[in-house]
Amino acid sequence: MQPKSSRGKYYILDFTNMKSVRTRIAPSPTGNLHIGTARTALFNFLYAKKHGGAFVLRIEDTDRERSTKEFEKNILSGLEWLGIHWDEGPEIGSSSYRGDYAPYRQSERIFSYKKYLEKLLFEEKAFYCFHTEKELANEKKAQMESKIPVQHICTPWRDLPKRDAEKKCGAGEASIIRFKMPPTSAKEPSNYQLTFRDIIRGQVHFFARLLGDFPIAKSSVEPLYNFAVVIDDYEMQITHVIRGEDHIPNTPKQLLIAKALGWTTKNTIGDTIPPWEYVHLPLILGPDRSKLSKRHGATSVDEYRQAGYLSDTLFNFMALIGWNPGDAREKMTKEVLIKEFSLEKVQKSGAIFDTTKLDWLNGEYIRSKTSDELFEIARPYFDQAGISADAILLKRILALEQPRLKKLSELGEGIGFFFAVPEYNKELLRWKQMSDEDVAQSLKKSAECIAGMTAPFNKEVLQKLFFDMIGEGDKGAALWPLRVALSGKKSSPGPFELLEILGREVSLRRLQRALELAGATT
RNA sequence: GGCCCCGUCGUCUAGCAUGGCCUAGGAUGCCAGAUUCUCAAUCUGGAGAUCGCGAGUUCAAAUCUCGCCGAGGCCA
Repeated sequence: MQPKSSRGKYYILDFTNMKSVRTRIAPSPTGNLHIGTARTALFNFLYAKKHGGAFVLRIEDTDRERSTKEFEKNILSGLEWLGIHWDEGPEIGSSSYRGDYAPYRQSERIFSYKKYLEKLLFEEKAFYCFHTEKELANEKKAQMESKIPVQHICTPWRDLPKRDAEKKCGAGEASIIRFKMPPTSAKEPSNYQLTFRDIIRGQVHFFARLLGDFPIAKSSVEPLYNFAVVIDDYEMQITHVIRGEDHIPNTPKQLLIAKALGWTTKNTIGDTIPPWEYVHLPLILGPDRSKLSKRHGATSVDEYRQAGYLSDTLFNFMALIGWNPGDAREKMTKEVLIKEFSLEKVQKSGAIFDTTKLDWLNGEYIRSKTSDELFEIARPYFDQAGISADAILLKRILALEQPRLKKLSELGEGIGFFFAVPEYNKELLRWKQMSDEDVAQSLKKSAECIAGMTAPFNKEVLQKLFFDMIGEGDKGAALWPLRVALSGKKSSPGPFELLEILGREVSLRRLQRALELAGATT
């Protein structure tokens, strides 16, 4: 059960006794749905679904300085779009909830935190600290300079009688509430280690002493993160705390709080066991291997959505960051992902969010859609590009563009020439070493050929007729100028496909224009 | 500064608990060829990792042990 090296995975997980799973995710109200948050949500979701458990969504909005309503809506609709559905949590855009442990917004659970805060205060496991920020900063500075651990042992306030502390509070003195590091004893000497088990990393040890008297609330109605989550996890009957690796250092604090509230048990080797399992996921990194953040570019699900990535793509791709099914499969449906997901196979090291591979996967998903499905998804991008036309026509064009499409946002650029006469340079019409005269001849011949064609204007028929008339010879010399005349682009679908869609009249007009361009002397 | 975590192709990774099947496999990206012009798609091939470094154990180490280094995270 213990890791022996940094690389090997040595855990044999036993979930046979697990009846129900309740995982949770607590998105901070920082605006958009960050890729990292979404990935954490996804892993929680996959794990819960795999084991028939509930996925709980909790909103951390105790910081009331920010306007959280709009932010919350963004985050929730982002998750919804990805297909990560929560069994319990807030309803989008409303004040109601689904689930038995409501409310799921921390701002509405203050009464609960207050209750436990007062309990800890009463039992003298927590206390009011009256140090000023300046005093604290000075202490830290001194500690760093003398190279000793940065920690705050809060003398004299940790031993101030509760009544006196309350008096000071009543007098308006600024204070925060701190957790009182348990006194050392023979049983638990000052260097005792706090050990917790992480499903991905095995046992992780911390020296409890180094934590000092850490803060848990700004006041009895303003709990801090480390305190609030413990209360929520307990009250919401959470069984699996699955979160990012950046929370590892928070874990011993939370363990201590849970222990102080009497929620932990001891296992056979004396470890303190909370009523839930810990799982710390590897971080998603930017190209420079630091935690993915704004300076790396697009970091929110919304930005990827707007760029024309499909929700299937993102769902699949995020699942593959730090996890794989153990075989060569990469493109997997949500159902397969749920079926195959396992925490044992989750990676320990962080992974760079590689958009090149994302592009490839998105192309895969785009190609796997039927033309109707793709059309529905692509609709907003037609609008965005200012293209409006008959649905049947749009569908045909989309089908032509489908194999070369990586992101839907590129759609307009790729198909604009179908709707507007393309602008291009004379040189583009030239195939290899053709002279101006050759180009003109080629175009003339194509034009004659097309002019002589009658319905049906169908690409197979067109192709056959065309080659019959052109005969053998350099196909490029015939096809390249024709295709450029029609599309005005270096790369595009084939000329016969274009002819079929553009139709006889439009095609001839474009050919005529190309001819004029080729004949021009500049 | 302290603590914690991590380290296999550029990138995502397989292999590591049970050392030999690994002259390290796959995918992506890149390069080349095939495919009725181009691009894409598709198919075929290629380059790309002395498994962070160093020592040790062993007949044998990516895999076990020790040391070092590097990078990241958290604490304000």
